[in-house]
Amino acid sequence: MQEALTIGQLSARSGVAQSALRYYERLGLIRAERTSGNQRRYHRSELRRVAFIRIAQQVGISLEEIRTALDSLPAARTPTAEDWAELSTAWRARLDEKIRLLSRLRDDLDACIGCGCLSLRRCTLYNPEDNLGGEGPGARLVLPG
Amino acid sequence: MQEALTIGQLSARSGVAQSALRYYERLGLIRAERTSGNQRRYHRSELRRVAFIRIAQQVGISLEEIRTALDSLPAARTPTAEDWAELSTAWRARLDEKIRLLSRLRDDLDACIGCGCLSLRRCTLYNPEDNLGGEGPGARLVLPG
DNA sequence: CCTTGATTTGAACCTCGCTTCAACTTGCAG
DNA sequence: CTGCAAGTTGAAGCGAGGTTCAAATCAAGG
Repeated sequence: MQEALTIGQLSARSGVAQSALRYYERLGLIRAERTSGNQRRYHRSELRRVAFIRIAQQVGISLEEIRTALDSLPAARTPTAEDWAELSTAWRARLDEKIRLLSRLRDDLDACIGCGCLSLRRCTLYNPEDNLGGEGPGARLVLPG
Repeated sequence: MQEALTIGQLSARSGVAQSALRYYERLGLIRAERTSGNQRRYHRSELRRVAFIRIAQQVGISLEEIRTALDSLPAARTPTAEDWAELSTAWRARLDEKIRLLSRLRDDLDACIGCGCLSLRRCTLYNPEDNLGGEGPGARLVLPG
């Protein structure tokens, strides 16, 4: 079993187009060695990075945010334990929030079976019956940063 | 309490730019009445739609998919109970899948505290140690459609 | 009526996340 | 060594999801 993957192999295994892999490299999301003839050779661990990228993307996280996270993870120089904890904690909060949003969306949709519309009293997606709207500029939808 | 909202009011309350609201209307995601002078007037229920749109967007669902869902929900003509069930069930599966992906991402990140990188044996984001790669074109990352 | 702020339109422009293309080079099998 | 698939680059193009702009009209208070 050879150590390094060509771009074609990485593409085949990850299901990500070669053009996308080159794009990720330009953005600093993945890395590659070069052969004497300037062709890319990927370490197998890049497979994991690519999988991570795609999964994060699927749930609405931008490449820039993903890059920031990946930058910190397999650091060039040994990071402190606090570094890890800090990064992971930050992401954890964001992921928890997204999970919460998704669950709410799912449950509200479920509640709508049998009622038929989003304006049902039970539907709590926003501000049911707009009853916070009585004063000032009105109730606001506050989505997490 | 007045019945209809101007675009400025809907924007202020939803936190969504007026230009985005007009864009959503062009895509058929929300609807507005018009005054005699051609200005938009929104029913309060549109607040709920906008909130739904933003939440769904946050978790990586495209406007086209959201439109499809919203199209079916508050239908012009009374939909059957089976219609609702079908739609909600379809979304439920997709939402469940996204929740699963997010949880995996979160848990894998958590596991990496104390280890420090994505190539740890414990990290199961993709195909640990690439041990499915021995035959044929190799293991593939299969993300849900 | 006048003024001022809110709203209207279409067209142009923007960022993100890629794909496509052209022209050229590498790597490997025979 | 030949031949051909696979890989290289930069530049251009594309679709999604909007924003910005200009020039005009509308709505509401004084």
